[in-house]
Amino acid sequence: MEPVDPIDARLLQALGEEPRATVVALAERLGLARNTVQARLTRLEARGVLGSFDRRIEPAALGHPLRAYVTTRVEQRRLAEVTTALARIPEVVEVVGLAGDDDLLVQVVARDADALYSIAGSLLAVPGVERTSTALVMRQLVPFRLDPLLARRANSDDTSTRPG
Amino acid sequence: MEPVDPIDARLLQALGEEPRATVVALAERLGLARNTVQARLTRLEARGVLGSFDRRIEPAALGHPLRAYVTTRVEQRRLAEVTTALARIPEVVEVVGLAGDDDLLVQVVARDADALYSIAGSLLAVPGVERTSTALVMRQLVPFRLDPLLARRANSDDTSTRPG
DNA sequence: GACGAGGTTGAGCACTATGGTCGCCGTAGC
DNA sequence: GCTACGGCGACCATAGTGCTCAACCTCGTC
Repeated sequence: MEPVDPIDARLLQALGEEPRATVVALAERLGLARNTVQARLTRLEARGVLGSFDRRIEPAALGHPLRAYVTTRVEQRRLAEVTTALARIPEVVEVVGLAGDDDLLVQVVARDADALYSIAGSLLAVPGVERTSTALVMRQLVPFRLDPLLARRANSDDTSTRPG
Repeated sequence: MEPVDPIDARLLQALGEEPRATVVALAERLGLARNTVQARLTRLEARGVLGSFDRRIEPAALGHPLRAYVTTRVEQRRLAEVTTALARIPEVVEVVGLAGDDDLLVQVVARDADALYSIAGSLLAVPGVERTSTALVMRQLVPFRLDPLLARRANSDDTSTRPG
């Protein structure tokens, strides 16, 4: 994916501070023409820079305040099959494939400890899953954020990938 | 956090399908009065149901296509100090405290493998950090999603927490 | 140096949405 | 029976939208 340029970064920063800001408000704030902001927003969406809206929703607000990471080892050749089965479990909110000892990292949410226990059971019951290890999230110490990276990109002078 | 009611869930579902939908469009779609939708949206934001806008931004679009989970063990009594230090590293996008052998799970993003390597070094260099283990995310098999839970809540008949 | 592609700009257009307030009404709880 | 709350529909003035246009400017290419 092509990285965004500094102007887009500033746009995203502004949106971060005021997600419901209107296009004209953003244009004023950034010192750009309304037209430009509108065009750039459209392009950002089209390029897939913005992920699904779901990512902004707090699972706790859906009655699932518990969050856990389940590291999972699977029979390698049944990986696709396992992925499909995991996707069918509503409480599984994300699955990523890892490099290393564990094959999958499964992020799950649950209503309470009891529910979490049975979800962990559901994971183990999936054919192809060999071993799981559940790590409960007790506290979010640094909430998800991208502003430091946004700020860096907004302040870079050119449009190419610069610092580390 | 108080869970949302089925109407709010349907509202969030609709937003998920069309994040930039106007209030009137949402009202039409849900068969509600515009006034109601507006009031509910305001309440949703006020209640903190919606997290930061950053969560929708794809780190790859910021020039950081690599993502890794770093499990970290720290000197327990220096936890706060360590958290602060980690928060100062731009590539650290989230830190959660875990129950179990590992104390922290640190989500980092990086420009390339080289950058990732030096970020891992930065983590280890934080005073109080005893041991780290980096797991590179190779593929997102199930992208983050909440729609199954939203759908369940949207279809439940009452406003209290129901099924598991 | 001329060329075209692509992005930015300001203007203008008809249409629509916004945020605010109002009174009315049904439901749930006391 | 009363109150609190949420939904409703209506109204208003203001503001934003999505769109098109022609005029730039700055690249990189030929």
